[in-house]
Amino acid sequence: MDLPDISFFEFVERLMSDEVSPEVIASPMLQPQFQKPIHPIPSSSSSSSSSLKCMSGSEKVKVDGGLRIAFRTKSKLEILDDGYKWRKYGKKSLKNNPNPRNYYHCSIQGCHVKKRVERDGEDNSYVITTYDGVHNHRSPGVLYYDPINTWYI
DNA sequence: CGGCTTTGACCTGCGC
DNA sequence: GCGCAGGTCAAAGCCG
Repeated sequence: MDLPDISFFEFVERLMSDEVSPEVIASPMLQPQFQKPIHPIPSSSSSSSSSLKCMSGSEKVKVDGGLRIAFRTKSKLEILDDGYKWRKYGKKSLKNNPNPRNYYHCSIQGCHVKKRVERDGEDNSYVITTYDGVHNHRSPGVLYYDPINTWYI
């Protein structure tokens, strides 16, 4: 899988496509240049929060028959535009993160993909994006993602 | 006027 | 059973 110079939405679409298994997505083999230290899960939270578990590199991201993809991007912008149209439906402060988490779902009729966006509580320069589900339509967007500062979590 | 964001309330799952 | 934390709903208001 070649990475550089693809748009952000293409990056997301590839991750969600059937040609890439959840195990591959979770594996650092996918993109050797992303083998930086994976951001550690705060051990204090120890817990059991399923959302944290699913973000760990060792966790498979296939959930409930759907696909969950999480990655971390260095960005000053809260919203990483992936070309899809999202409608915000909630905002929540989390226990282990001073920054709120925002909830979106795809605003295309009949598409029930959800997305969560939050700033990394331990390093505010990063944004954690989690997609739940697979779009049943194409994205019209053409935007860029930064292969240097994005990696899987 | 329609679609979106905001916001507090409500719901639910889980651990104790 | 209770309380907490995370997830969702829906009413109100904003904006193009």
